[in-house]
Amino acid sequence: MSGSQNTSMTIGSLANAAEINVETIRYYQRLGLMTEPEKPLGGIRRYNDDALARLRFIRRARWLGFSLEEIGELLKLEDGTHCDEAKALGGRKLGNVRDKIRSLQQIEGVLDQLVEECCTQKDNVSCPLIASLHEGFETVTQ
Amino acid sequence: MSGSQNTSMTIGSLANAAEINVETIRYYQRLGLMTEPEKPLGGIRRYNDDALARLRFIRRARWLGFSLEEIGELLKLEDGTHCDEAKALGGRKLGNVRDKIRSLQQIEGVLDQLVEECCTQKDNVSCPLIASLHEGFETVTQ
DNA sequence: CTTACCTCCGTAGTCGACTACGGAGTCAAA
DNA sequence: TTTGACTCCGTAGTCGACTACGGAGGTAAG
Repeated sequence: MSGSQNTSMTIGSLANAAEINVETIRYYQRLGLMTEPEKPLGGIRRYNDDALARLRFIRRARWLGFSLEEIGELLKLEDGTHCDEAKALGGRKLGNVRDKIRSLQQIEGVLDQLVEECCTQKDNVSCPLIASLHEGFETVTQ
Repeated sequence: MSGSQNTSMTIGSLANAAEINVETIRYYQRLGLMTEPEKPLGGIRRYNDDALARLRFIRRARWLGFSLEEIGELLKLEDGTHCDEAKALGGRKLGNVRDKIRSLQQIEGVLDQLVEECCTQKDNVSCPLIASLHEGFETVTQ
């Protein structure tokens, strides 16, 4: 779609572009979340936009509460691997994501209401945030 | 709505009900996320359903990627505190939550498509998950 | 009133996710 | 060709969020 410019960065400029620490990139490489490009015989490794996109994805997924291990699983879905396996995993992750969306939407509704009503009604003692969560939620973890 | 039963638990049964460790509850108390109920003179503290609801909320918020500090801020909104302040904070948090929802919905769309198309089309080499995230996203942190 | 199982509380350990450090090598501009 | 900034890589430190430990005391069943 939009042309892929800026191919071939050093790890430093990559880190800069992704707004993370160089060491963090190396760390992700050690964990296998990023592949280390070939080093040209006593030279310096070069990174392209795919690496940048991958880093941004990792950052966002982290921000959304996924562990690096989970992110690794999500990223495995990329590598046109074994279809059935990927499909199953994808399905599970999808459920996971939808649970998170539902939870966030609940919180959204409550926060929205809270911001709306805040100064309007004075004698609202109890907490809508918590009250609205009284209806139990499945033990969603993982 | 539904009657509040099971008031007055020990910390052990509270932990049990919330499916977390006793030590974690104490930890939250130390951080000020939970208040420690009065100890009846050489006796044992008792907890009610509010404490349970609060714990469940904390757990869910953690799962959604909020730090304990952020959760503390969210919980402050409860304590009928200074309206304007709460309103501002609530507004900010609301934006935060909506960003998360949008991000998750993007991931949801991609995962859904991936699970759908997985085995259908063979020669799909590149990664939709990552590809779909090529369109930059604001630096959303905090 | 003993026994088993809690609570209480302070301190210390663990684990995931970074982040820093240091010395040797590389590259580009002046 | 020197200088300054950066890469490489292994190891070690930090930080947030728990989790464990241990000894003194409470509590309830038999």
